[in-house]
Amino acid sequence: MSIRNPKQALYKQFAIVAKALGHPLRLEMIEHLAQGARSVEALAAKLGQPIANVSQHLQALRRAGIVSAERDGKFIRYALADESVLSAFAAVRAVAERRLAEVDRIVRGYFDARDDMRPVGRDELQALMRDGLVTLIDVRPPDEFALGHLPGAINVPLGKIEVWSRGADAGREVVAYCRGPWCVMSFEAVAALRSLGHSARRLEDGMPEWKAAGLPVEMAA
Amino acid sequence: MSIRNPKQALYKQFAIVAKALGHPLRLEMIEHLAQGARSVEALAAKLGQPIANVSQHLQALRRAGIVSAERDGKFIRYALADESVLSAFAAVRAVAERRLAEVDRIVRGYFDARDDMRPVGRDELQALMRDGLVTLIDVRPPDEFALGHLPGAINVPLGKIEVWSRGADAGREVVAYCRGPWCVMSFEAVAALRSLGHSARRLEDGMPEWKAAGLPVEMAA
DNA sequence: CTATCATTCAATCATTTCATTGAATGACGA
DNA sequence: TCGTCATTCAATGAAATGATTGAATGATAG
Repeated sequence: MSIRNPKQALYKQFAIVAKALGHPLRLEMIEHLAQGARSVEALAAKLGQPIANVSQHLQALRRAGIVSAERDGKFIRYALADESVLSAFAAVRAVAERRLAEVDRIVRGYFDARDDMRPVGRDELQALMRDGLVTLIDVRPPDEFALGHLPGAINVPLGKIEVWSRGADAGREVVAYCRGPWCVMSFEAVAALRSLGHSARRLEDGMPEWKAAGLPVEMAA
Repeated sequence: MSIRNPKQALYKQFAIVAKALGHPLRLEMIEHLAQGARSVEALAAKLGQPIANVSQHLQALRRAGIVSAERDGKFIRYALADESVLSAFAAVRAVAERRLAEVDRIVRGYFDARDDMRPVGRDELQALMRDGLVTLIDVRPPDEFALGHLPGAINVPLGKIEVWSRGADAGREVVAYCRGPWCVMSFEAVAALRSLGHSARRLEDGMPEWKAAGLPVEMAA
């Protein structure tokens, strides 16, 4: 069968991969796994989903060759199979961004600070950091920060923004980043900082993209 | 709702795109549309599918922002929305290629000529053509050839390979290409030419990729 | 060897997707 | 304005997918 009709068989294989990407929860799982390997249990906790459900979706991703599984003690650590997965995610996102007005509407509707929402590019950030002009904050939870973060970044989880900002120099610009280009946490961080009188912008994308670009990553001490 | 939970709403939008790519027929449709715009009727004929079915799938692709529709006389011409669609297709294919042993098995199982199946790269082909060392054949149907082909290529549809090869110099190497990197026709052309005593290789991918790389495309006279 | 416990499986029901048929739409061209 | 015809819609049944529950698995740690 696969021998008699290789064309259809190939499309079927490609479709399996695309179909595996075709579910909101699985995409969210991929974004989390892009921060680092996780056990089923840990991932389920991050997502606020029943363990069995997460397990099922992980199986689907595994069948499609999107994630790999490796036993570690009594846990099984799932991780993205390779970098091509992130590229595929990004490519799908690019189609959605360009075509679905919906995406733009969602982001704009959520954050009224429409002006100067223009994000900071990676090159720009590197220059700013080199010159010591900005404070870089990583608004992800501490465990994700510990698995790797941008050089010079300090960890200020979303819930601690307000406390942190009181001790910070209000005249100094802040750049915030989190899990990826559409990760909501950095949007919220920027909105919060601005309402507290700080000058703040987002990095255009997150940790996984930074790492995938071959830029240096710092690990927890 | 989308305002209250932008994260899920965004993932949902991305999932719509991926889901639209998650069907073998739709992927095949995308590959055909990558050759040029087509009416529903023409596309259905190419695919050997009922018109209504093709129409439905086109709607699905349109909803996801993957194809665009434009009326032309009494036909509606569907085309890929933009280049990002091809990138997404390629990215999904890359995941499948790297991870699904199945893909490799299908290709290898179909063509026993295992040795020297190494394809010709785009740069390599340009050098070979510049030096006049190879004959470049486009094995797609004439209508697709007419919509654009590689400079210097001659159109030899699959069914005419044998006739053509009798009039060709058997000592000269042939490079064949068709719709894309996994398009079966160029595999078959190479196999046929080899069994007829010619030296033949495939181009690593097809017309759409050539065009997307910004390389020159020739139109029918 | 055995108890533990992270993970997977199995079974269920609700929901969605898919192919197919034939009828309805609606823009073009005269 | 009207007929034509490419395209879409609507309705059907079959098949696949998704969430949830609780039980089964099976590797580890003691």
